[in-house]
Amino acid sequence: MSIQARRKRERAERERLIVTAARDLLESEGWDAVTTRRLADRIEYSQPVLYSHFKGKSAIMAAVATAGFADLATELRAARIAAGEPRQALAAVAAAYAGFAERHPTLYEAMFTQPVDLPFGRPDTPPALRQAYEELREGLRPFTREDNVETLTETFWSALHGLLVLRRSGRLPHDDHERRLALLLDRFAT
Amino acid sequence: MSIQARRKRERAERERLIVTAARDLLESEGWDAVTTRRLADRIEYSQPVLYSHFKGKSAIMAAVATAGFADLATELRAARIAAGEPRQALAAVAAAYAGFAERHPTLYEAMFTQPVDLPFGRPDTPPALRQAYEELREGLRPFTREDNVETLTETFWSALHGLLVLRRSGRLPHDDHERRLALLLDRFAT
DNA sequence: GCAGGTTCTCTAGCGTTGCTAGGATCGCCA
DNA sequence: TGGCGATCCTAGCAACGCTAGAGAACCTGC
Repeated sequence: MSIQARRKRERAERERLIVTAARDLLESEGWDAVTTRRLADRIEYSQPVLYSHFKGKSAIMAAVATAGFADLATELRAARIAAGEPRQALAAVAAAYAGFAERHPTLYEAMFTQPVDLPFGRPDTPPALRQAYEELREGLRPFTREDNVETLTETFWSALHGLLVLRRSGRLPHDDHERRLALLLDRFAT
Repeated sequence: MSIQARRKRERAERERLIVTAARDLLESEGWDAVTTRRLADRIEYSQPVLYSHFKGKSAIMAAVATAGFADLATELRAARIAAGEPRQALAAVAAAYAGFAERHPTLYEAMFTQPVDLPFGRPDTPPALRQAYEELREGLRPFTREDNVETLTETFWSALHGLLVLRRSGRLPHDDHERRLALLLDRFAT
């Protein structure tokens, strides 16, 4: 029994190793660097080992994204807790969200842009993902008017996301970012 | 002189053929179908011909995107002109924008999501792209408050874009779309 | 302690991708 | 009509995701 337990433990350990290696590679050298060969090299195993853990490369990236959600959720929570008054709290959460996207651009892409096989807004949504969403929602709750909190959250989130991706891809001028964020808050936090 | 003119004309014709073939392929069969081999097959030339017209595949996709901008611009203009009162006009433009994205999802992706080598908001921005942006801006102008029209337009556009891409990638519930659009208009068209 | 069998991992290779070098072929011009 | 450019295609490169099948390592039972 103990032997199987150890093997299982080692396998789980190696799986974590794969995910962190993929994330490292993604964040330090970009999407093109994340190949199954380079990944296998990093973990010092051969390629097929990857496929004994994950169905394919996209499954690995999904795991990377999930890990990112956990980080994002804690950062958002910290920001919301630290701030006081509702409007300031929402501003803090939005700034934390934007800051995360800026500090981890490729990871953010894996989480929110890349087609990834993760259940969003479903019963089986990963806790980390759900929690990140809830931080946003709690930040917005004070500003609900006649409309649904969920709809409000989804719309605000979309706006924030749009600002970030369009800027990152060079479709929005790189400066004026703060002004756009301020305007967004102005329209939603009243 | 006439011979060279004919050759130049034929080359231009073939270039258009490449772009429309790429767009057809993209819209009818998706991203995976757009390979240089299949493209060469469609235009009934060999692969290297593509590279005598474009620097690479991404340059072809940039041309496809540019063609898309022209279509989008005319649709937006038609929508704005047809509507009367400002709020209704903005709603019409937004709906036209969303409709375009829904009817041409992969083309929209090429235009606004895919990393593409096009100058946005620069002096050398393609006219079609500039025009599409201006339609949005004119729709928003009546709702400028203390802030810049450009900032307002950029922010509203981002929100719209965010709603569309997050929905398409399954990150937002597919229904409730209209409600989110309505909420967005509510926050901006006052 | 040692054979048997299971579990694991690596080598090698498949089919496909974007892209390019080099030779062959075509068509224009004198 | 012969020579010369321009044009185009065949063939191939390196890299990709992924997999079959051989081999090594390990635990188990005698």
